[in-house]
Amino acid sequence: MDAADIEHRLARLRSAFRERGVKLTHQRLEIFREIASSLEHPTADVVFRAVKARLPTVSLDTVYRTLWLLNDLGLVATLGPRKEGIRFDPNLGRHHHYLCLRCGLVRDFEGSGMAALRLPAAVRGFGSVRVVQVEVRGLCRRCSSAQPKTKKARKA
Amino acid sequence: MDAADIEHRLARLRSAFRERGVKLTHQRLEIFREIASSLEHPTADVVFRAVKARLPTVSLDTVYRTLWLLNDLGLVATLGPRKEGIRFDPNLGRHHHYLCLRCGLVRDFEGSGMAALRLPAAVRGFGSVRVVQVEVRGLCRRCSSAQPKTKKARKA
DNA sequence: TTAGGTGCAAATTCTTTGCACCCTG
DNA sequence: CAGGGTGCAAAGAATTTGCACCTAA
Repeated sequence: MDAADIEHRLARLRSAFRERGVKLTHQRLEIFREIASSLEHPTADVVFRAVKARLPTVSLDTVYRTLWLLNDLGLVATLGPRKEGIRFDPNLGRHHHYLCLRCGLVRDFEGSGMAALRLPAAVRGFGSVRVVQVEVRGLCRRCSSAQPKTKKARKA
Repeated sequence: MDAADIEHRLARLRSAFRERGVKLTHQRLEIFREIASSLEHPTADVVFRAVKARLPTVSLDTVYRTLWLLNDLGLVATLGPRKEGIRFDPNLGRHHHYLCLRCGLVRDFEGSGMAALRLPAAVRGFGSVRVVQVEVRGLCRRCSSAQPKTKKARKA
């Protein structure tokens, strides 16, 4: 994630905020900066800790409120199975997800030809289309080897 | 969802259970039957209520345990943004999802040409591939019209 | 018979909310 | 300066767990 890219995202943030008339506070800026520069898909808690390092007084609930606000504004998206907390994803780039059915691991990958997907007309009837992603599910390497008899395979 | 299809799913269930050496209890059977015959993507609570009608003594925690067990066995998958409770999806059929970024609405759609997606080699490195789905995100009709200033757009 | 499964209720964990003060626009 | 935004602490949900009894294999 290079700096110019982040700047670009921040610019989008500013205009989206102005457009919708919401205030651009120090906290919101830092929270967005944090998630926008992340290659991961952090949970609210992870974002909270990271932001707290730079802005010691932020509270977890502000992080939640901001994350949902960004979601409503279409600047980030929520991701996949939750397992342990909702994950937030800085929208943008054309990337896709690989998810482990068992442990919830998430990996991104880029797809070249996949961008050209032709969606059925029915989809337009549901609403607007902002993002099209491919989701691949399976068992990750770790989970493939370990074959628990019955119990706890999740928390891992 | 026709009866033959459900029978087919139940057959898969039995063999998967036998294979892994887990017991096929009355509760598990009913829980699976419930979700397998659903066209929706019910939350644990919805499944619980439906099953309870036929099996008055089941407990919510058994539903959770069973759902996760089925998930680990690869018989169902967890779905999309959680918003209000994890949703479970009876894997099988080639269907895809439309998700509303704001309210979490989920709609299925079938894709013809999409089955032929060519996945990048990198994906195989993550683990096995069991399901490939397309996820389309946008704002559903309802959310497109209502444009809340700042507050609550989610709970809707 | 016997390990795994279930129900119950309590415990956790994640997320949201009410309120008084603060800061952006 | 005004109204949205924030932090704090407490409330609310959703999900999980310990334990003693029950049942499929």
